[in-house]
Amino acid sequence: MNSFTEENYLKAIFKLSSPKVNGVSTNAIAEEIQTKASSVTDMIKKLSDKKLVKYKKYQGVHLTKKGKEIAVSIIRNHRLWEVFLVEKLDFKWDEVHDFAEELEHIKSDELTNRLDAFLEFPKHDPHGDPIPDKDGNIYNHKDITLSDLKSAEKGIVVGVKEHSKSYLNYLESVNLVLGAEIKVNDVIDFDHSMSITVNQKKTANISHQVSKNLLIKKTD
Amino acid sequence: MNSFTEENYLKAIFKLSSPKVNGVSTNAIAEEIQTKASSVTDMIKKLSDKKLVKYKKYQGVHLTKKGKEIAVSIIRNHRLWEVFLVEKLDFKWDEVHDFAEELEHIKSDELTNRLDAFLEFPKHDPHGDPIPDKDGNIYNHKDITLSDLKSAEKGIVVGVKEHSKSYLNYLESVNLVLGAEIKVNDVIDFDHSMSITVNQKKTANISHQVSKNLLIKKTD
DNA sequence: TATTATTTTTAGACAAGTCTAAAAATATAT
DNA sequence: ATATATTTTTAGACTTGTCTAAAAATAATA
Repeated sequence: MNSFTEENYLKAIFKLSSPKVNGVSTNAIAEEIQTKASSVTDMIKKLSDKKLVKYKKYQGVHLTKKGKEIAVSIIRNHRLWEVFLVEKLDFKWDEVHDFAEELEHIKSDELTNRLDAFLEFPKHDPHGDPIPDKDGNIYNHKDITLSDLKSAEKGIVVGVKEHSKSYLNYLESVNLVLGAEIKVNDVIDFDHSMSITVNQKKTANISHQVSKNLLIKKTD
Repeated sequence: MNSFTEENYLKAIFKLSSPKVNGVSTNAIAEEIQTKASSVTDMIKKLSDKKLVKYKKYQGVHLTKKGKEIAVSIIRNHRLWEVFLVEKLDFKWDEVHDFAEELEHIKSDELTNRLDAFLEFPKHDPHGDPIPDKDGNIYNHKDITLSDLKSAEKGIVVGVKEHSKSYLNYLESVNLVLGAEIKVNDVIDFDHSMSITVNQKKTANISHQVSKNLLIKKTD
C-alpha cells in the first residue's frame, strides 16, 4: 500500500508530465506540492525503490506504467467525488476541490465503480476536466481557449485550465459556467482583452488572463 | 486540527465510556485500537494537553466536553456515510464499515449536514445504530436483545451489538436483517439456544451467542 | 500484611516525512 | 572556457506515532 503522501507525489508528477517535458524537475514538484526540494528528492528515491517512477540523479523523473496507473485512478476518484458533491450535495464548483482531495485517497475499485454507476457514468467533472474510465483511458477535449477566438466567432464553455476559487468565483459572477454560450464582439489588440456576449444576454469585458484559461468548443 | 490518529483514540474512548465505568483503562483502549499500552499512554498525554481528555496517572481517562463533541461528530459522520454506502451505492451492511472508517475523518459540518439532508435525515445506520443529530444528541433505543425474550414472545430486529463481518453475514443468511419479525418457539435451558420463526416463514435454531447480540423491539 | 500478579508508565529506539544548511552537479552568461 | 547562478542532492536534525524492555504503581492472593 502507498501512503497519502506518496499518492500526492504521483498525482503531482502526472500533472506535470507532458509529451514535451522530458522528466519532471524536482523544483517543479516541490512547487506543486508546496514543499521543499530536499523533501522531494527523498520521496522520489522512495517511489523509485517501489518502481513507481524512473529516476536518474539530476535528470528529473518519469512515472512508470504502474505509477501512472495509480495516479490516474486517484484522479478518477477525485473527479467522480467532485461530481457527487456538486450534483448530489449541491455544492458549488469552487467549493469541492479540498473535499475531493481527501476523498480521492479512499482506494477501492469497487467503491469507485459503484460511485461511477450511481452518478450515471459522467464524462467530465464540474470544471470540465475529463474523468478517466474504469480502464484508465482519458478522453481529453481539444485545447481551444476563449483567447483563440476572433471577433464575431462563437463557442460554448467546456472547461477551465485554472482551478482557483477566485477564478471560478469570478466566472460564475459573469455567468461563464459550463455550457454558457459566448459570442466575441471585439478583441482589443493592445492587451488582448475582449468584449463578449454571454447567453445572448449579458455583455462583459474579459481580460486575456481570464480568456486564456477558459476552454471552449467552437460553434458557428 | 486533530490527526486521524487522535480522532481514533477519542472515538475508542467514547465507545468504552459508560455511566458504570469510571475512567477508561489504558489496556482497554490498547485492545480497542489494536496497539500497545505504552502507545496509549503517550497519546493520552497528548490529548490531555489539548484538553480533550481528563487524565490522572494510573486512574484511567474521561473525555472532556470538547473531546466528546469531537467523538460524537465522527460517529455521526461514520454512520451517515454507512447509510450512503448501503442506500445509494448498494453495498451490503457487512461491507461498509472499513470505508466509513476512512470517510468519517473528513471533517466539515457543511459536508456532513448536506449529506444528512441528501439521505433525508436517517435516524439509524444500516446496523440499527442511532445517528447523532446536528447538535450531537443521540437517541438510543433500549437495550433489549433477542436473548431477553421467552417462549412465544415476539419482536422485530432493530439493531446489532456485534458488528463483525462474520456475524452480519450469518444474520443475513437466516434473514435476520433490520425489520425482520421474530417469534420465539422454544428456549433450551441447557445452553440458552432458541428456536425461532423469522417473518412467519423460516424456522431457525439460534445460539445464545447470536441471540444476545441481536437488538430487538418487543411486539405482541 | 507480605507476596505475587497485573496494569500502567517511563526511557530509549525506530520509521516516515519534513526541514535547514551545505555540498555537488548542471545551466547560464560573459 | 571560465565564472556565476541555479538546481539538485546530501547530511543531519526534528516531529509524530509507534515499539520493546524495564521500572513503578496498583490490584489480587495467600
